Amino acid sequence: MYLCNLFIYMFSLSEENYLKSIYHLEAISGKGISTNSIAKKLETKASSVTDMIKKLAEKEVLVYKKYQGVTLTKSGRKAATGIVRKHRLWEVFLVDKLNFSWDEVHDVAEQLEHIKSPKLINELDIFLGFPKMDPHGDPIPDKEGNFQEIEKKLLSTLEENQSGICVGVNDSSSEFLKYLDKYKISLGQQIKVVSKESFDGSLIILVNKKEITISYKTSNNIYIQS
Amino acid sequence: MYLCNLFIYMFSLSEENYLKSIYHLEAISGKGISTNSIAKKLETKASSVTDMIKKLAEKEVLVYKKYQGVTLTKSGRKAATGIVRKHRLWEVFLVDKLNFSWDEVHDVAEQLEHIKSPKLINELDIFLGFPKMDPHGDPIPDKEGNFQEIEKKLLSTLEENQSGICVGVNDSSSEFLKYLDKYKISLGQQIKVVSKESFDGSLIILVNKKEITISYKTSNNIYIQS
DNA sequence: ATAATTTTTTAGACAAGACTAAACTTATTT
DNA sequence: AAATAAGTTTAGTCTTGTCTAAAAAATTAT
Repeated sequence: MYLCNLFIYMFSLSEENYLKSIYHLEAISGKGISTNSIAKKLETKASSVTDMIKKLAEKEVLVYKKYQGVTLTKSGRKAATGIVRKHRLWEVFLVDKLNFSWDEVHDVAEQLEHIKSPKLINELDIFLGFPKMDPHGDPIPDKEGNFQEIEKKLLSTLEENQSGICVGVNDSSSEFLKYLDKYKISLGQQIKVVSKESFDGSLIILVNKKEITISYKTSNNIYIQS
Repeated sequence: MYLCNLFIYMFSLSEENYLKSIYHLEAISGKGISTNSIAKKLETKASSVTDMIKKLAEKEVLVYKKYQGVTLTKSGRKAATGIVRKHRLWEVFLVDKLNFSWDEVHDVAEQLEHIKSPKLINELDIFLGFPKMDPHGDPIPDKEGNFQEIEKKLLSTLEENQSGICVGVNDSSSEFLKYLDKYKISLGQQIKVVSKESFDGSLIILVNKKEITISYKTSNNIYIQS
């Protein structure tokens, strides 16, 4: 029990950010995360990354072999999901309780995710009613780090006349989310593909009984459940 | 407006802790806060304090003259009350919404007070119903840093047969608060002085129809409103 | 008023985390 | 297979905030 608490307080703010980034990178590109990709994600330099991953390898939260990239260990992944859990629970809090909109939560949650207090996050979870999704449709890990990913596909993969419900976004930037707001695209919104332009991949979609045209890039950042 | 936001993000975690400590020290001992007293409060060394106050003097949040101690400027006091406001609002949140007891909130609030987001703290204030007091009876500054101190005196200053209501504590340590819990002494609790022992200043008090004996030190850490 | 003590400051060092520039590996071309 | 390019690591530097030890100033005691 005491050991467990020591463990929780084991990482610096910087270390936590590395763990989280590596975790997200593994989620999209599998094992063996490159130094450069981490540097890009964290907006830092490759040399800084090398320094830090050596340190994290010492702590046995990841496996590192020179020039081979890194892979999280079990304990590294546990730590990372803990941070993701905190980030997403705080996002729910901000939207549900403090009137933040989905494009305003990211930067604040980025700070709140580093608050160290097991009781705080468990009580927050209770207070919010054990939410399973954050305001962008991303799943919230439970205490053990487990979560179920819902079935979803990119809007860009739908064919003409197919329709579904918006269940998530692939880009949580404030800029993109504000753009979606403008066209009343939000989680739970029904979307039907009216037509697809083959030469540039743009779509005409039906949202709220209105037809709007969106680019391929946009359609590639919206998740749909059929 | 833009300048104002820059201002809000101007201080490092360490700088904020210095500002807060100096603010609290000024509240009890007036102007000209000594290097040593700051060092004691922050559990650091006097030489570290000298370094930091030079830096803060550069930023014009305090006035510093070698060997003369420091005094907060108007902008320094504004920054400090901003941090105190955040600390106390978070304490209310933890107790009112997340089932923390008054002895558990301090360490977590100490972290939360450094989260930088004007919207967050204003919305939190609204969400909590604009509380005027934190769970220890300390006043919560408004956006401008203003607050009204309530009339109160130390339990140790009451005479035999005088009584009043507990409205605050002078020591917010978990240890002391748990001790008070044991004897059911909480904010709003009626307390009557039954007798005073002149040789050591200990008191017999009536709480909840029960007589209990407390030391002078204890009575000197409880605030009473008559 | 001088000596002793306490407080404060300076000087120099250190750890964390980041950076630049250069060296070294691996991957890709030709 | 050698040449080039791309990615990674090393070496050395910088900043922030801390520390110890020694010097200097202020305070207290004799």
